[in-house]
Amino acid sequence: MRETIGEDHPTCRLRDVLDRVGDKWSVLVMDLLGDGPKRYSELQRAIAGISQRMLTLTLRSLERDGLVERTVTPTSPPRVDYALTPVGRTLSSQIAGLIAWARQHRDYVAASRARYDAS
Amino acid sequence: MRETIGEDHPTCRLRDVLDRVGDKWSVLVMDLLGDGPKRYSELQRAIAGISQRMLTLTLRSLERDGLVERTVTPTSPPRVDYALTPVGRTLSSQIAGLIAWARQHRDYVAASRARYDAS
DNA sequence: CAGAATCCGGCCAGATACTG
DNA sequence: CAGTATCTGGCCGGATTCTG
Repeated sequence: MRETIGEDHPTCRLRDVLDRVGDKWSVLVMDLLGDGPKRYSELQRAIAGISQRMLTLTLRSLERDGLVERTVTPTSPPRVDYALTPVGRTLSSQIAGLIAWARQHRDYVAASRARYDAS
Repeated sequence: MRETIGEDHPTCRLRDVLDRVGDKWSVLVMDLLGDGPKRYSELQRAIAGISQRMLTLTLRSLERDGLVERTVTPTSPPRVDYALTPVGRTLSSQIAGLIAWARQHRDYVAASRARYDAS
């Protein structure tokens, strides 16, 4: 018997977790961090179009979920590194699979859309 | 050399595909259809809290992307079935991995959040 | 450099009503 | 049953400004 997707759970609803996973910026950040720790500014440069606000919010929520660890080096100017936690790494590899899928099928999807829109 | 995540592509930007993948309702629908074809009303019942509008929009865009096939049986009342396409099945299995991850780590995430919010 | 705070406009999701 | 059409309010995300 499959679990109902919208079902509640004592401590944490399944969908709450999926929402995080499904968040646009989170997916991109997790993928990048899969390559190794990155500084705040590195992430900002690597992710085209993300605003400071959204990068900060995204990193905070990932940290809150125990997927990303934040390390501050109090030099001047300050340096902040972000790295995946062990659990974060397991999610990142799932996401890597998704991104690989997107890369493999982007042309198929584009063609499908073109055909659909034409009719 | 890794591809820049925000980079453009001649026919279809990678992020466009990821946005679809990352869409809350799409993920749930793709997962359900992984079990086999379903009628419109079955999907609506299985996904707690989705509105008619969002279910229809989600199914339309999945169909447009070539991930879901829509079959109308013009009886009275009409019957409409939705099934994954071959490519849709490959995505659905990726998503199944994601959902399995969420299930395995929901407690960890919940605990992390609780600890973060307490401090 | 790595944010925090504030303001604001657009869009999207939900609710509602109607239909072949 | 399986939609379509329309309206509306909330909230999300971008832009801007300021700081240790």
